[in-house]
Amino acid sequence: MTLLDKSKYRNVSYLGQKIRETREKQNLLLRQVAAHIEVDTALMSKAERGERNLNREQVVKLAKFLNSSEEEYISLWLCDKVIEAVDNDPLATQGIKKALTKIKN
Amino acid sequence: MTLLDKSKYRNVSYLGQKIRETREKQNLLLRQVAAHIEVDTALMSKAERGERNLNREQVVKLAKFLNSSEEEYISLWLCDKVIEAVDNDPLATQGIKKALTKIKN
DNA sequence: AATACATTTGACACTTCTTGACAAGTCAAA
DNA sequence: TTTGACTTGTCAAGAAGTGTCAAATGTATT
Repeated sequence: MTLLDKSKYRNVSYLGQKIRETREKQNLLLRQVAAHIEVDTALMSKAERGERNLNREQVVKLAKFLNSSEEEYISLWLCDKVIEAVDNDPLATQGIKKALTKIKN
Repeated sequence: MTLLDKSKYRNVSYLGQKIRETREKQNLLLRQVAAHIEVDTALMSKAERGERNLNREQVVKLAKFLNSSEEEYISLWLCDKVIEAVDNDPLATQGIKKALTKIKN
């Protein structure tokens, strides 16, 4: 892995941020949340910092466990995927807009 | 590959459609276009039908070769990536909208 | 029908990415 | 300094992506 690729790990995940925020408000430990969705604590840590992705099922479980809106969590999860897909392309905004238009039809 | 996965190959790529359309209008052969971006004809065929993805560089070359708008081609290319990222999630639209909002800031 | 050429398809080797798991590391509080 | 929470790096296995080829299919034209 090159030095540049390192930046990948500084990427922030909107879902991850939300999860961490919510978890801390409820005074839950990473370990507890991780156990609930049956993943390693390390993976949970990475997920909150956007270094690893969760799957849909895990996100749903998490939303329930944290008494949060499943819809919001899934939206954020998709949002992260979209942002990752367009990366930092100069035309990112246009691409996303186009996708929105196409998907509506 | 399961039967269900087959559906993947029925996916249409917006960029692919545009390329095919443009190529045919100019009476160019797959082979010619493929040669220009230095890929196998088979890959070009797949790209036009959305079975394989091109990379950014290839898309740019293609736009130039087909006297088309590079901006439009890249937008379509990103659009395809976005759509692929959200797959067919019921909350796809919301996820994309959220991404658009976040990216603007 | 037979030919010629364009396109599609499936298979393949190869590379790169992803995943889950583990161990060792940092850090702060007691 | 010990404890507990979190982070980091690494690994192996599997999945997914890439480019290429040969064979199959389609499509005019003669």
